[in-house]
Amino acid sequence: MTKNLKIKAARAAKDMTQKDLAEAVGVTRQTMNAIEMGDYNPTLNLCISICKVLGKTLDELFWEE
Amino acid sequence: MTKNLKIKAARAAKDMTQKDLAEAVGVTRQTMNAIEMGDYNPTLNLCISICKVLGKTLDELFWEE
DNA sequence: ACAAAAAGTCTTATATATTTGACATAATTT
DNA sequence: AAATTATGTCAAATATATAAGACTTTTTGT
Repeated sequence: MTKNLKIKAARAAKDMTQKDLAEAVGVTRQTMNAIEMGDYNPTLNLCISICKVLGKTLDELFWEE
Repeated sequence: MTKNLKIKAARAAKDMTQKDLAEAVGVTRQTMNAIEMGDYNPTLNLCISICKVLGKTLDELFWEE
C-alpha cells in the first residue's frame, strides 16, 4: 500500500494535526497516522467521516486511478 | 444504515448476481448481500474492488449527499 | 542549539468485518 | 405447479480494524 498524501494535503489546508483530525473523526491518533502511512485498510464509515471533516469526497481522498 | 441500491443497479446493468459479484470480488455471497442490505460497514479495499468490477467509482457507489 | 510539538512505530487488548454452513423465502424457469 | 436459482437471515468461528499506552524520530518554533 502507498502513502495517502491527499489526506495529508487536505489536512494541511485546514491547518489540522493528525491528532486534531483523529479527534474530530472520533478515532485514535495512531489509526489516523496508519491510514496516512498507507499500511491500513480503513472502514468505509471511517473514510466517510474523514471526508466530511476535511470537506472532501471519497473519490478525492481515497480513489486512485 | 440504508440499502445500497446503487450497487444493485450497477450489478443489474452488468447482469450479475450477488454470487457472481461476490466471487469476482473475492468475498462471500453473504458479505455482498449484507453490504447491499446496508447493515454492514465494509472495508475500503473491498469497496474499491466492488467499484472496479462494476466499472464505477467510490462516489458513484458509496457516497451519499 | 534547545525545547516542544507532531509524526512514526511497536505491542497487547478489544471490537467488529468477514467466513462458513445451514435454512427460509422470493423470484425465475420449465 | 414443481424445480431451480437468487436473495435474505441467523449463529458460531476466524481474521483484521481499531484502541491504548509507551517510546523514538522528525519537524517546528524560539
